[in-house]
Amino acid sequence: MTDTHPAKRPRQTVRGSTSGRPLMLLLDVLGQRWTLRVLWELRDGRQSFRALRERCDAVSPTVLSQRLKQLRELGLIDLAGDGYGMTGDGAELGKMLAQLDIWAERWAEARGGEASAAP
Amino acid sequence: MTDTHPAKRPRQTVRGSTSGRPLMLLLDVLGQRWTLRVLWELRDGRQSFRALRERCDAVSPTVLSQRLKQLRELGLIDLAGDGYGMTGDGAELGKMLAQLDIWAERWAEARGGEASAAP
DNA sequence: CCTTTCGCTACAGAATCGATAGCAAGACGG
DNA sequence: CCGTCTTGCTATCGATTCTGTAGCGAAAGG
Repeated sequence: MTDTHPAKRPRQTVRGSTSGRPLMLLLDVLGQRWTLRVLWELRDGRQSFRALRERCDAVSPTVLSQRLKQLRELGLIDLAGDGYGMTGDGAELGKMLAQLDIWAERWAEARGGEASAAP
Repeated sequence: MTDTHPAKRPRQTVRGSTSGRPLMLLLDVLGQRWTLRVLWELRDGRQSFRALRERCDAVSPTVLSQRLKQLRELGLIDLAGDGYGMTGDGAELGKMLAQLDIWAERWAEARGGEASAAP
């Protein structure tokens, strides 16, 4: 599976950073396709693997599986009989995403159609 | 250059989402390697391309260039005589990252060494 | 037994990223 | 004008990652 993320704990060196700063690990994991989206889609409550997959615009199960594994290892989500769901920590991250969502809406509102250049 | 992100305005369809929701565009862009990191490294003030590159653990200029271009198109950063820097919007995003940093530190503190499994 | 649903893996082709080299433009100094 | 130094940035190509499809083994229900 060529796991590029054998790491589990927050304080550890990751690709592109040996500072050991927890944020770097987070930036590294979140800076992968679908990670942020998965967290976002999990806000509404627990989801089965397949349901989650649908919500995420039919991500390939390969990647979804990888992301869920990483997020579980980081203790942000967990898997139970009723599918995947957020842990306490994960929920806190989710709140930040909610905040980001609000900001994004206002941001889009503000700059409306005045985008840069229209090819 | 095979630009996968010809889009500029917040309200637009992106890979993996046609909802038109600004957040989706954001998640899509931020969910690329180095994007979050670049924003983070720009908090300390304006940086030249090369300085920024060094800070980001010597990213390849190819990717850095792409990211900077996208972020500029989104109006989050700008380029002037003294290098790259954040715009008003970018700074707001930066604040969220600062918040994330704080959270990450406490998170790491809390779960300390009790990570899951050590190969 | 048969069917459905579950989480998840295999595999191959497509897209993205990474490392290195180098270019064109502007600013210096001589 | 010449050489050099720094700037932002592109070319190229091999390595990594993502996508799309098919399908497995286990569990649940009829």
